[in-house]
Amino acid sequence: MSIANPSTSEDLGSAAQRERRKRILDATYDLATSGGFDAVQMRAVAERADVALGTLYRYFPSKIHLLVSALGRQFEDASARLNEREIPGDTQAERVLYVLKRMARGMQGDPKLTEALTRAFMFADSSVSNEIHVVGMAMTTIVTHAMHGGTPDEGAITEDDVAIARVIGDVWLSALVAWVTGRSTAEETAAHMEKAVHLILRD
Amino acid sequence: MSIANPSTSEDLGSAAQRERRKRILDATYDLATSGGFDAVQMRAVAERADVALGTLYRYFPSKIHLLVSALGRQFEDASARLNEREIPGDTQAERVLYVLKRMARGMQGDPKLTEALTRAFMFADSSVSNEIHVVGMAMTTIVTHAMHGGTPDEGAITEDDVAIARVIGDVWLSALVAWVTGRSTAEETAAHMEKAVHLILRD
DNA sequence: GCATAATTTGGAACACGTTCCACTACGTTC
DNA sequence: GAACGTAGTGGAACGTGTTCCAAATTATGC
Repeated sequence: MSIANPSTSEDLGSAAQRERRKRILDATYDLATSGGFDAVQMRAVAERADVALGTLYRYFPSKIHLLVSALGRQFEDASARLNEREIPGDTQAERVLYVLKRMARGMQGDPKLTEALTRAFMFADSSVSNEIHVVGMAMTTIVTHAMHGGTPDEGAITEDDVAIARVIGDVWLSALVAWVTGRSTAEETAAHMEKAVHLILRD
Repeated sequence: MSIANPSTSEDLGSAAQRERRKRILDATYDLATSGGFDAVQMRAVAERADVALGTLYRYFPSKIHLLVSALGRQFEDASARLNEREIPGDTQAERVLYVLKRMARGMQGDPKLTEALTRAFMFADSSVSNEIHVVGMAMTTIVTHAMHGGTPDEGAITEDDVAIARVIGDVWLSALVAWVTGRSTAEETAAHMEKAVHLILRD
């Protein structure tokens, strides 16, 4: 068995396997974008990725793993894009809100996709902890990076910074869930985040 | 149709109906307590509550509604119990942490039950918003009550108080999800909450 | 190139949430 | 107490996540 757990392993296997994995994630993405969580049906993903159902399950042991992996890829992309530039804003709160709003805008542009990924994230159990960890790290990195102004070495990141970033991440996640599940509007979510960030980061 | 939506309506119908509803929620409770989310199977709930499957669905239109209703009952009980007494602690942070720890202890004593209810809460969509609202209100009330020291009229509750309580509720929910899904231990959760509350409530 | 192992395939089968339906029991109205 | 409408019953059936398996295909070591 050369690939014990293709979804998280560093060793991504042969080119054909990497290609299959990408096709699967792309299919997941497409289906989630057009129809949300319910539209990501394992048979549909397999068919669109041109892969047998059994193969799909060999690469991703459950629908949740699949979606959380897709979420991880998206977050890592976003994190990479945000972290290579300076963040505008004079205070920590302003900068953090800047990146949060930016991410929110991106997510609101793809509500179905966001719904699918968020649902999966919230439903994941410990068997998905590796994939979850990727998302959590990306989130924390984004926030601490913004706190520090976007310049790579403008002061080391302290434990306190990380704690703060995690709290903000928590609020953000709860707000996201409320929005995704239709319990609050985009405006309410934005206002709530603004309030929370100012509460936590009183520069 | 005398009961349009028995799970949220004020009018709870005849005594027999109230009795059935209680039996269903009790069965849900028992199954969730012993086996968590997965053990709450609609056929099993129906059988244990001595009710036909169709009847179960008439009272609660989905498994999620059922579990969130159960969560609502639990939260309202907890809220009522907490709100009729004074909360010890000299600062807002201390008092809030007191109630949070108290609730955490209760939940950790019934991990499977907590897992089932939290999962359902996180998975609920807008069709469950009534039931969700009950839980959210109870949570906010518990926190604002603690902030104000537990004496009923020791200062009115301001909008700001509610905003703070909601933020704390958000962090608490995220922490709960992380704990429930086995991604963090009870100790980590407690430490994180402590940090967050002190960050938000610097008396 | 062959033998062997690993992977993929196609599809059947199972579990559980949900829907549906024909039938029965109950309670309300006159 | 007869007729009617509402609620409850028992159970079949469907959809989708998941598991399983035998056969076909591909990769690997010699």
